Amino acid sequence: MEIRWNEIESKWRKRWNDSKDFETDPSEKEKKFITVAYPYPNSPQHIGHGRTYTLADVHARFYRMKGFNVLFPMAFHYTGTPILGMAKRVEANDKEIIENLKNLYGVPEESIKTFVEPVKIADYFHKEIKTGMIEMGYSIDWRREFTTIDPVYSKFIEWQIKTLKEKKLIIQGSHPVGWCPKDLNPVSQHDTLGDVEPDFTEYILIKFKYENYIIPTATLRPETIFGVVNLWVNPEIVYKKITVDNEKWIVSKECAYKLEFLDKKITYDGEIKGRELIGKSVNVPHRNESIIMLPASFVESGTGTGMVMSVPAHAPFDYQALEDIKKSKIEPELASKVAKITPISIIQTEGFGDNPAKEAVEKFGVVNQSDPKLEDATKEVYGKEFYGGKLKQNTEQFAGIKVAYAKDTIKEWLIKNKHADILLELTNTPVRCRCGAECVVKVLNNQWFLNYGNKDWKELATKCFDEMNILPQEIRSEFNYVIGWLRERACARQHGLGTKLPWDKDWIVESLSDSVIYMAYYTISKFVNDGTLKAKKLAPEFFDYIFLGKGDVSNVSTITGLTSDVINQIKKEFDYFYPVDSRHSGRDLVPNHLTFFVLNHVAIFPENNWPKEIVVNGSVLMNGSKMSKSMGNIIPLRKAIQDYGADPIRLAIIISAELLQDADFNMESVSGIQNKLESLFNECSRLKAVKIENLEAEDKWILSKTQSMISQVTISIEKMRLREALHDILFSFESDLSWYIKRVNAKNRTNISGILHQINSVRVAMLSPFAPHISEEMWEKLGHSDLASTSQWPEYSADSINASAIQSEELLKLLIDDISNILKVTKITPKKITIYTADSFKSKIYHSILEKVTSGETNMGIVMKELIANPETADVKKIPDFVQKTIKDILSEPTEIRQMKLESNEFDEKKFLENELTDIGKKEFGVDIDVFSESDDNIYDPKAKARHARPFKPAIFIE
RNA sequence: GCGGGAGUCGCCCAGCCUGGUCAAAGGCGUAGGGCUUAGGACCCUAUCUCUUAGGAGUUCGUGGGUUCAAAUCCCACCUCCCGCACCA
Repeated sequence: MEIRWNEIESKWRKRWNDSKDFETDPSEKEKKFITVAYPYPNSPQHIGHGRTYTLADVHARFYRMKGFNVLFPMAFHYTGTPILGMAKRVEANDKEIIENLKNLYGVPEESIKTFVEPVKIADYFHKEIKTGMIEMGYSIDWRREFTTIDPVYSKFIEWQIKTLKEKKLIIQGSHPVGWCPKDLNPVSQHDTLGDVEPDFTEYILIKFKYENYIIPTATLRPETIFGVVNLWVNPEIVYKKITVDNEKWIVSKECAYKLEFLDKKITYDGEIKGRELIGKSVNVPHRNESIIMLPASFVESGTGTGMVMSVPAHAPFDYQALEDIKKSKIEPELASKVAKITPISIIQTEGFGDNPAKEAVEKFGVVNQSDPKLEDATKEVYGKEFYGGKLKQNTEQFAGIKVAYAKDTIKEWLIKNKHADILLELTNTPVRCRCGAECVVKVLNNQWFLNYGNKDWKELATKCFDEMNILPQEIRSEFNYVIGWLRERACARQHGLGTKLPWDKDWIVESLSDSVIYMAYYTISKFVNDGTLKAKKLAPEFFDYIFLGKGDVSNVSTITGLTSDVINQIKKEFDYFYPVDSRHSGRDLVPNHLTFFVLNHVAIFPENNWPKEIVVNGSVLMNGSKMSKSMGNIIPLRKAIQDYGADPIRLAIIISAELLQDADFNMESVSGIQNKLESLFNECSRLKAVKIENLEAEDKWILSKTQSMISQVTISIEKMRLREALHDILFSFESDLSWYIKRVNAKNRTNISGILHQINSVRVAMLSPFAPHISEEMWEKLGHSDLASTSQWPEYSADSINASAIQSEELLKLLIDDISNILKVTKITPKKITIYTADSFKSKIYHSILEKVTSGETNMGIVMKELIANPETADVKKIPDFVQKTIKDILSEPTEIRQMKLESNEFDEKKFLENELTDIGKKEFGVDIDVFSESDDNIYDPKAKARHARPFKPAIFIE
């Protein structure tokens, strides 16, 4: 029967909704508080977003069935800048974004018109995403939903940020950002044309003295100051004379402009032509030597200061320019000065001689200073010298230091001695703001930071991480690493939606800082949504009392106008649900959100309310490649649900990869899942809860196998190894089941409906967290009157494992395999098959060997000696071959089976095979099978095969 | 550079944590068969090499090591992927 996924899904969603199954309030039961990072609503959800939420939902549903009172809430993160950029683009009638909204996201035209207002974008996608989550069957308590611009939430954030400030964890300082000089705003990727992230580097400005001016040159290699032999000036450039914080500088026009944004006072005093500087001398800082300024065409006014210091021994550009000038026609006086210039080698690098620049220029076959190959030559020299070079004797106190290490030391030293300054510059120019203006680097000197560099704070966070469960384990070291390098982080910005800093209303709390302890807010949002809590009178004292137990009710009651009862009810809600038992998120949030989540918790909350667990998952690929707008391979989640059904999508996402791996999603796997579910569904429709009586061997076996499955699946889910769990339920178990059916069919049994009903009830119950809708439908077909999602998780009972049933069934399977094997190799068509089981003496020895092997003794010689030493088994010396093979047999079995055999009593192979082999043997091979023990008197053994019999490995004779 | 992850039988991908069930699951592909008017879908069988008795040989990036035993543990190396911030 074809399944109508959407119909079934809405049927059960309505049922869950009507019975308010997922609305969770404090109760007597033990709680689990499971949360996922809330979405930023600037686009519809796609399959990729679905992964994290689906994993968390399975987690929540599993614990609900395990008997916990599970709270699984959701909210929407409106705070942030991307929607601002979008609104701007919509307002500017940007064709690209409007096309995308219309075609890719399916937003109706009327809605797009409203998108000039950022909140409208968030509102629209909020609704869209929420609907998708409902359609996916997520078991969310929607009564607690909120957005991060709700007034009460703002009060909450104000309290959070104020609390952090009081603990002196928020500091003020300066910080460089990408900046639009027209909008007077910081710019990030979302604010630029072409979505480029402004990328900048820090140049060191070396200050050369020229008369009463300073000529700064920009370099990334301050150590080369010891190797400077001249300066390069472009004769075509007209330079600016400017005053920079009371010093007189000569720099290019572009450089002067950049300096204006770098927290310096600039005034313009005049101009000077590059040409006029040629041949003049400057003084090298610290070295106090006089060097000459020479013309070079490779010097650009837009890079650095428009002046370059020349280190011809280590910089291919400088070396080549010097060669060029030697060949060109210049005044004789200048030429004689040029002739005297010799490169100064200051770095020793393995593989290079005294002039690495020269070597590289020659190696790459550079023609002149405008040759693009110079870039490659430079890269090679810089790379090798930086990581492999050491400073030579002529670098004074820095001699012997590795370049990579010396760089920062020398920079500090130069700046300290006022020989140098800093220039920040964009590296991926031009970066244009969406308003069209070209962006610059600006140093903000009144920026607010969360001081994540604070040692005590890091220590607390480390403690929390150490005590916390992190799934999967592999990711733990990454957290430790992040904690290690974390420094101050800007926690406020000047535009976007969000909460204003309570003490500095120019700033808005940055979106990665207002989303770190909001899980606590879920415990009070219920009271906001039912009208109990209003923003107006909510003071920090209220939050102090609810979250930290500080102050007293009557005082809070006076301040807020709420009754003590209400306040205490809210407090009870928080005390019951906190701490967070599990926090789910994608791995991209490890170096930021998840780490901040822990840092902020340990800063604000007492240890008993620190989070207990973090679960991290990888991303989703589409047919092996990254999902991206340009590839056109983004599948909107809601569309996928419509086309394939929520459950197949959920399963396809989960089955495609283990937690941390990237999940490769493809439509073939979805239809594979659909087929699988369909056949399981059809099977469930046929089965009735018939009374089970007189268990036969295979019944005991399959019921035991079912128990093992329960145990394995439960353990897997507890470790969030959902792929494994699902695979066990859906696929691995299938091979057991098909063996069972084979056995049953061979016997022509018709009385197994009850057993299959029992087994499939277990399977469906365990499937229910993964595929909640179709499981309910199957559950109903199986005749259960309750809901699968609120039923009890199947309980593993060791008692129901029948060890001898497992052993004997294994024996039977192996025997059938062996017979097939022989038939395959010999290509005989069998007329008669005879089986010989081992006699009791061999069983006794088998057991002794089993004991020895289990206790770790696998050496044939020693085992043999011990056996001979025991009079009961001394006769073994007649069949040494048997011992050898038995050890091998045992070693080729799983340890559980060995254990099982060791613990169980001997079982009568002959009797079992006589009963069970005949039917299946006849069915498989079409002939009768006789069974003897090798010690039987009336044995039929024309080819003397019987003596090869071993326990669990009967001898076979085929004619 | 720093940090993390990966390399498995034509392809994708499990197994590795906890060594022996491993010539190694599953899917795709391929070959044969069934079903069908045919195609598709579906089902069965085979798919490292050799083998006329249930066996043997060579495999899990490369090279070493530990062990009775290594895809699995340890060391070194090679290759590939990801993150490195004020952005959600």
